Amino acid sequence: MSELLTTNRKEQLLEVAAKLFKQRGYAATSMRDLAAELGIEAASLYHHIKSKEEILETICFDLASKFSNVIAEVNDIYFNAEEKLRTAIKNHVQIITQNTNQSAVFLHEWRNLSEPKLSEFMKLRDAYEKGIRVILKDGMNEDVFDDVDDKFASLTILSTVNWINEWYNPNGKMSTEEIAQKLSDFILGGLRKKMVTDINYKP
Amino acid sequence: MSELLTTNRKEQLLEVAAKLFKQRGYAATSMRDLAAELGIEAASLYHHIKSKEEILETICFDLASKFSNVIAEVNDIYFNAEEKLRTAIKNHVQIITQNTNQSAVFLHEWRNLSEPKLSEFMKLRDAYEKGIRVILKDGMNEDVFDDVDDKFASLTILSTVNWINEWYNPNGKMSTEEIAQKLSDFILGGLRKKMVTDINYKP
DNA sequence: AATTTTGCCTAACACATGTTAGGTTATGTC
DNA sequence: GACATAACCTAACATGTGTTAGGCAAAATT
Repeated sequence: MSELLTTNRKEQLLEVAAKLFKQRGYAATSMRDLAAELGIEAASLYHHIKSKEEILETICFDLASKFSNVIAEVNDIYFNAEEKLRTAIKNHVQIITQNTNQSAVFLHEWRNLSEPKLSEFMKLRDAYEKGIRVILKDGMNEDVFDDVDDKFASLTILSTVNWINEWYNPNGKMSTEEIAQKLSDFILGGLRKKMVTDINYKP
Repeated sequence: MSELLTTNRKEQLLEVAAKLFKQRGYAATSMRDLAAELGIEAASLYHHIKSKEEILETICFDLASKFSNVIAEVNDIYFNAEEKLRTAIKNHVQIITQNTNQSAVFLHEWRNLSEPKLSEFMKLRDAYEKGIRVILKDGMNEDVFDDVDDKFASLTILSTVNWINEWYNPNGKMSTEEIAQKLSDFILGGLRKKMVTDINYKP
């Protein structure tokens, strides 16, 4: 290839794989599909990777580690629970909007992992959810958040931030910041109209 | 079969198919898998159905019509926007919790539909989302809901109510009503602690 | 009792699947 | 210029795929 910007062929392979896995699903994407999209033969893929599942593993665990960093980072720097949650949401949204294909695979296709890796992956997922849950508990102790079922609330929050992936268009009008802002407001403020007497209202 | 309660073999087939499609995904579930689960040979399935995709179509469109009914029903009976939204959420939750397998297929596996049916399905989905959106607009006009981006809000609401399917356990402690109640409160009230001066607060 | 219908079977098809083996060519390094 | 490595190729494998054809037995209908 005379292309200068071929960072790495393997990275390119993973990128294209993520795109196809998002579009058609992991199981419905064949190695020949993937190879054709790269302009090579199916057998040639095995110069770069060991197996089809290795591709899925790489994509899933790469993103899992990115999400793990969000929690670690947020807990290191910020102190106020609302600030923590807002920042976590912002970073989460950023990861999803900047890695739309990989995110879709991370969110939907991980079921296709097989057993040693599957459990490992689910543990990482649970750990992330627990991280969010701790922030919520802190917020309730600080009397910043309403007293709610924290398990229930954390799952609900994750659902809203993850659903972005379903409709977000990188070429659309909304910026990452704008999305994060609106989502945070929605999660924190709810929908019902209220007078401006929130205890922690900040203009 | 001497079993009395075999409602219909086809219904049973669809039920088992939905279960497997949820567990392993549509593409990863073979007709032989499905047949084995029913205790018959793969070829025998074709006595009941025309093709694998027909199964997927049936499941997806059955549920789509259930969701359509929710909007129609709600718009016929209720007048207050908040009441409408609460009822829509309750009915939506009910459909998901009472049809866990089919819901999972409806939410995740519809991508595997092929072209005439795919577009048809997406239209139904969009119509449903639009139904929710109209309720939100009404609510804003009635000054019951905060002024928000209704497109954004409707997608966010759908994300939260759909995510139930990811963690809901029919044998768990939470009832449909309890889930619907909590979700409605969350969506309408948000997370931030506030004084009890909501314009439309009802104890 | 005769006949249709229902539900399943075996056998087989044409094709798609992930993957391996072994060879060829371009690219970069000493 | 020799050599190593990276990137790709063709050919083929074993197995899995959705589906069809044709037949058999029990149950339901007449």
